[in-house]
Amino acid sequence: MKWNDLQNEACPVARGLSVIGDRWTMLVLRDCFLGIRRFEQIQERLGITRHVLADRLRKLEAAGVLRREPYQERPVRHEYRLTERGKALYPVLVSVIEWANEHVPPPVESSVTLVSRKTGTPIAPVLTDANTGEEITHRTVMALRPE
Amino acid sequence: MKWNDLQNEACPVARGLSVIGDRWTMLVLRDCFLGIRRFEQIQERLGITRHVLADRLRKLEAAGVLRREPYQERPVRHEYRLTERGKALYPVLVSVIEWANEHVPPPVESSVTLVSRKTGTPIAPVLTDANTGEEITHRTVMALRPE
DNA sequence: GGCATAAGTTCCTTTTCGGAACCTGTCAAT
DNA sequence: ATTGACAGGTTCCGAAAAGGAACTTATGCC
Repeated sequence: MKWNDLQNEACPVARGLSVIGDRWTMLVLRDCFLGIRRFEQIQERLGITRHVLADRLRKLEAAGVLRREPYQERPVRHEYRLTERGKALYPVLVSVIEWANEHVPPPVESSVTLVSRKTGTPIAPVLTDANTGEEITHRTVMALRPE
Repeated sequence: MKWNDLQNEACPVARGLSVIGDRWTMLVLRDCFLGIRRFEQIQERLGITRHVLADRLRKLEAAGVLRREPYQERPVRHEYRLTERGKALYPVLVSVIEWANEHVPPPVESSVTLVSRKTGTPIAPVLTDANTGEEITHRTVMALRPE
């Protein structure tokens, strides 16, 4: 199977990764969540080549994760903003942060933590079931594919 | 910047993705969570080339996400199992599933849902703060990098 | 001896990536 | 009027990674 055939799979993991499973994509989206919106800024912060960045932005726009909109005329310049579909990726980003903070040690003591905007106190992200409030782990949950 | 320099970044997103941000890696791990442990089975299910699969399994073992252990002697054969560090990736996988189920429509009506192992009822995964129980969104949380 | 199995490895072609230079509109200064 | 700067790309080329198929190794079974 080729990577591009992935979007036609029944498995939601495969379909999700066909959009965000790419090498640079989630890093681009991280910058978008931080309020970075412009090509030049993203390119410089990430060190990604302009060629690849242009390609990723195109694909993310096509997937409805980002939208491209003008912020000035003469000359017309565009910036990239998260759509609702893009903002819905926040839990994925937070899960990666939480896992990396716990399991991929930083090179120096320089970790980044999540804090509440209101209180400024650290956040401890846990995935729970909205119905019961119980924590979701691989032991409590299973996948079901309707036939 | 090259992809391989990513693991030395201060940002936990970059460090996390240096392990799991690869094209096939999360799909391999999906199979591991489903109990698939052997090279041949993973290769056939994913349609990944043997070459790339061998490489990914090596890297995942080196990262401490999978461990390789013999399940028979003569000839000695190994299988791959999730370590604790690997199992800790379950929230990432679930977040991707949830996002794809909501935002990346399946080609036919063939979605996969998550259900409780105990009760069999559907799960609604939400990322919450273990301290307060409140839902985590990009509006309620911000990243803090200690200087 | 011949075949099957599991887990790779090797070889070769195709695709993607990294790096640098170039292009396009517009304004502002020389 | 020419030159330079800025922003958002595009083009070109060599390098790295992925796709595809065949081959290897160790062992047991017929």
